[in-house]
Amino acid sequence: MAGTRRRGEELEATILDAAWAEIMKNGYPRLTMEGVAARARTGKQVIYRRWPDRAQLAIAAIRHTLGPLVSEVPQTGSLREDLLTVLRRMADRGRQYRPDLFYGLLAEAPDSATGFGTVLPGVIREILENAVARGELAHADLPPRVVSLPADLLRYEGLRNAHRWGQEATEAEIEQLLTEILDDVFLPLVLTLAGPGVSP
Amino acid sequence: MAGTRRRGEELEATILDAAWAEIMKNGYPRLTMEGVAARARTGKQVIYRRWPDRAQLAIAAIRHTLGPLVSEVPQTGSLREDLLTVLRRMADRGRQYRPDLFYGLLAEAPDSATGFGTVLPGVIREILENAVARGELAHADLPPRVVSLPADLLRYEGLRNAHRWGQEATEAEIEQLLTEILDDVFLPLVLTLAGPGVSP
DNA sequence: GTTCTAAGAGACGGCGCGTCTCTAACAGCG
DNA sequence: CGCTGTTAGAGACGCGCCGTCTCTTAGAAC
Repeated sequence: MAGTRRRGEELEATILDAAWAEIMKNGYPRLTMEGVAARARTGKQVIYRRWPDRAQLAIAAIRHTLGPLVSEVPQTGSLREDLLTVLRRMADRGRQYRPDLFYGLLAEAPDSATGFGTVLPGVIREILENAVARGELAHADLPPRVVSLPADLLRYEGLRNAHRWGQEATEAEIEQLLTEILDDVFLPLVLTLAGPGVSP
Repeated sequence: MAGTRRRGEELEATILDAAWAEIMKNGYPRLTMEGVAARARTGKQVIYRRWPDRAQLAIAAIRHTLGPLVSEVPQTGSLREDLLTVLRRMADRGRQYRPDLFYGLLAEAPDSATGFGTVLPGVIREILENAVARGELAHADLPPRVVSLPADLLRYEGLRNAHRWGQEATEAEIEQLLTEILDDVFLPLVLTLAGPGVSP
């Protein structure tokens, strides 16, 4: 009983699970090292040995419980459908967080948190190139700001309304948001700049 | 000497000035009620009597030191110039904050902080209507998401890169950002949806 | 078996929280 | 002008968590 000490991966996983549980239970603002240590039945020192502060701990916990955002680029055969798929995936993930988590991380570890939004634009670029290959677009030579537009808008909306997300009844609300981003903004813009028959 | 007690407006102003000074000196994360009380040479109770927590205090301090964002809608005679003026104003203001201020407020008082971005879309709508009156646009019947697009993008960029703003050498960087928002995204989109000769 | 790393547990001083208490300055009222 | 009620100014208080440090001992390495 007393003679069972966890080590390495096992211990690490226990701590990260405990940290995630604490975040989900109390929210990030009330995430305390002492609380995590108690829940994982270990000492604070063991945690401090691995992560310098609660922000890094939280980031590690996120990466540990939720895997990578996109495993592969969707190929539905339609530009709009491809984009919708990937945005939906991002929105779904956004709803797994407690609202205050993002805010706290941005406040306490801006540099580490900045790396979060770097995946999606690359994926979107690929989706656009696939659309070119199918003939849906004339070219994919778009300004970076345009390419990252849908991800930026979605993330911005998530930041602004995070405290309302995650509640019930927002399923349809989010679907509407995605539709607006694509149909009101992104697709009209992309079709203007690179629709079939538009030279680069 | 000892016989001089401040009251009402005077006292309030002193406290808010002190709070702002503390924010600018230590940053929002290290804004403490005790620090503000000490700097304003008053008691904590005096502060708690007026503001329930440091988030509300900070918001009051912001409103006290920086006035309203836009006093009047610009009328330069050109849509692009009007928009640029108002975005520039917003960006300038953004640089007055310490980076972490926004994050902290979003984390601790999301509801109060949400009210922040409600002014600009109204202004932009007016600018668009002026452009219609001059014949630059066919109509101003655009989806709300489109109207708030430039403000959203600018604010998002501010959130993401707040920790880099406020440093030196970003003057040109910001000008470039504004140009991209307008020339790569907003103006092409608006001209597509409501350029001269486009029916509603 | 011996050695050495690190887990588990807790003590420690420090800081800021939010509440409470006390006093005396001063505004309002007669 | 004096009385009264409010509240500024100042500090003490218990609490929770910080980050560091100490100590014992499990168990990996050799």
